[in-house]
Amino acid sequence: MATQRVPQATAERLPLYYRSLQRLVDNGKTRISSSDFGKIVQIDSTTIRKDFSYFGALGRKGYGYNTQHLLEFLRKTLYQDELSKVILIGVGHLGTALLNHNFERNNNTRIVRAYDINPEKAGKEIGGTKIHLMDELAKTDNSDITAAILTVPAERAQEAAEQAMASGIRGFLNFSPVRLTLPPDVYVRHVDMTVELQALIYFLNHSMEEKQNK
Amino acid sequence: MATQRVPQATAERLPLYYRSLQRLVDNGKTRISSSDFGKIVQIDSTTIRKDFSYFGALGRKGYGYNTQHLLEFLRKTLYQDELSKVILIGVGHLGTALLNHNFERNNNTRIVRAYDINPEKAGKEIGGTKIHLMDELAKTDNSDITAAILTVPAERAQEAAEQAMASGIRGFLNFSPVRLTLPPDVYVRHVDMTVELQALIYFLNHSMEEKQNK
DNA sequence: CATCAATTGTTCCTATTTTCACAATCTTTG
DNA sequence: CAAAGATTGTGAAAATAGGAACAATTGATG
Repeated sequence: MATQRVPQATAERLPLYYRSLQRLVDNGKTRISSSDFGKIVQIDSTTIRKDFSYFGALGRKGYGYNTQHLLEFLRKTLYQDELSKVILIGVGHLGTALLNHNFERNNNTRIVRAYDINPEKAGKEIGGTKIHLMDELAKTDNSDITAAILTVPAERAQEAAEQAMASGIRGFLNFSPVRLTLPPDVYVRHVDMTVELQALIYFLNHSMEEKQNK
Repeated sequence: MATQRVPQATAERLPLYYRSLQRLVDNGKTRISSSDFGKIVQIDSTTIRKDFSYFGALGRKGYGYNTQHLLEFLRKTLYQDELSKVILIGVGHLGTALLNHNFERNNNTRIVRAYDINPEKAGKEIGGTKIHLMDELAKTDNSDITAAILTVPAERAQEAAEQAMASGIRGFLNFSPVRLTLPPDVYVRHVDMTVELQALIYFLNHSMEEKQNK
């Protein structure tokens, strides 16, 4: 396998490709060209072909890509053929929503436990997931857990992450706006709606200004 | 004002800078160097200085940046000195969480109305925000609304966006995984937890493999 | 089964983003 | 108030990402 190093930008697009392909296969589509697929995911067809090419020749010239085949390839590449267990820390409004949602059907990820600092919430269940008291976290063996979803207030994010690390967790999806200080072998990704909305507002206003200057 | 064009990557970092500075000012810090700030936001200090430099000289050599001054500058640049009104479409689990949260205190963005297709939800209030029936959306004049938050199922996202557009909305924060087909003067940003989690899982597994090969 | 149309995989080029390196200049201190 | 130390702003280099162009090759067609 002459699998070159896959660029970060490519890797970050794979989940979108996977999702969109799932939908195509569900709708009975058996083949797709990079340019048709590009229209769906709104990415240039050259970029798509190059992305796939890092993994070898997945398509056929003059034909395009077999959706089923491509989907299976992506499923393996994204480790979606095995169940990924995650825990959730912080059962506030957002945490509750994620528990109720718990990563829809054809996605092989499950929140298996939740933790909260509030004793009133501990012991209860939301969406079939049991809530434990925060103190139990560090005592649990979580070495089979892929990642922790952090939906705690900003002030408590660092502390919560450290407790999760102590239990063996090496990946975080951080919904709080603070940047966590963690060892280099720990991987963190951020989701921040406030930041996204502010960026949106910035671009909206600035594209308007540009137009006025023309 | 020799304000060059601000690179997209820079613009996308501004909200993070703004948030982090808010926290510094709240804690009484009056000055900060680019390298100390870089540690907080986990961005190289050179990148920070260059980001700020697109807006002119905001710092003082040998001193660093005045946090209060910088915060005020960013507030204006991000249009946070005026209230941005947004609407929310789709009052499911996630939509409900966002309504209850409604963009914390020192953030000048408010969800002013919500819409849902379900007649049972219409008329009710969540977090002080009234829910309207979806049909009313296209009939409302929303030209004073900056953006719409889309928290509807994937199948309904395109349709919902079009109705919002008909009422005058030009910006979207799309929580559904589908890419919207909209005119070029409409701006869309995506937030997708499933995608983020899959990317996280990918990077976790692949950094492990890399280490094994050494 | 020869021709035409379609479409990939890939090379080369361009644009964007990040990082390095350092002169300029401000602050602090004795 | 002079010297030492700190830190910015920026030009140039390096790294990363995106896109145009096209040969190679496959599928479809009569």
